[in-house]
Amino acid sequence: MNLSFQDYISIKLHQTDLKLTSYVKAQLQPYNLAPEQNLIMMLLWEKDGMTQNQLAHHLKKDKTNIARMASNLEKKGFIKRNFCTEDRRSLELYLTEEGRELKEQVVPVAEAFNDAVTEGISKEELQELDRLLTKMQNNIEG
Amino acid sequence: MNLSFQDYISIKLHQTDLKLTSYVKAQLQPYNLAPEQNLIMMLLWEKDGMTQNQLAHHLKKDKTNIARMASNLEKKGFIKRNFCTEDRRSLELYLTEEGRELKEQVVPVAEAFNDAVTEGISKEELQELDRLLTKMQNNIEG
DNA sequence: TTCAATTAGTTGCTACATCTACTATCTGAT
DNA sequence: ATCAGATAGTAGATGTAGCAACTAATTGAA
Repeated sequence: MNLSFQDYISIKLHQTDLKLTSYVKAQLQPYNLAPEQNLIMMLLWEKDGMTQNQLAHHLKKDKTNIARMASNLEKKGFIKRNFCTEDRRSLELYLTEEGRELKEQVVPVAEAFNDAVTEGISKEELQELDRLLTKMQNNIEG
Repeated sequence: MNLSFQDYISIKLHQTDLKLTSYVKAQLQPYNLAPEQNLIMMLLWEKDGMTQNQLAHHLKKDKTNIARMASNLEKKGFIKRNFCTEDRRSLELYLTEEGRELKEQVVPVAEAFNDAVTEGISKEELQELDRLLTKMQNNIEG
């Protein structure tokens, strides 16, 4: 059948993801937050004191990634990392005052981003999109 | 409204993209091709002798990226880079014999990947998915 | 209780992705 | 003909993404 380049849905998906990521990156730049760093912050704003391991599970990411992003967030002064007393291998992440204050600024940006992306797309269409993405993920499991 | 984490369609999109990319990466590993390197090869299999600049346009990627990936492909022996005679700034990419032979092996892998991803998804659903992705991209233009 | 297996985190490696700044070349207006 | 501005490519920097190999701490079974 000889598919041409544009026919691969995964390529379209990838390009869309890159475009959205680069857009949100620009939106977050003024707050000195990178997109994935922001995801960690969003989880911490909901629940302080999670360990890196827990974050890795929530975000479905490699622990290596989380470690480096957490380290960067600490350097930026948004979080502190303390060794857990019950399990001295684990690092718990706590918001600093600066990190806590960031929430008021960044959450509206995230919601505005979501509104912009989904503009003119109905709830049903979003559900259908979610369903198809889930299906594609399941298709390549195992 | 306070969206929770899973409600952002862009996060789902990102996670799906990562999953697909890591899957295709594993599929291509035996051929010593990374996913994005493979995209360059696919274009060259269609049309030999494109410049890095043309590839960047086709793939909608930064020229820096293309330069580095092309350099890697050259190191692997799949392509040769020759300065264009009409415009000595431009580098034209040509397949080596090894790169040309790779096509027979890799194209079936790419099509099998696409088949796996889209299994159980109808043509209409794929069109709808494509339409929604396009809409999301357009939503954040300008 | 003690030692092997497991677990949390880090370091090093490869591969994107994109920005800025740079070199070399080309083009066009004067 | 010449020089300013545009263009193709490279180098360096930052931020993902995930694998392999490592350390340190914990756990569980003999």
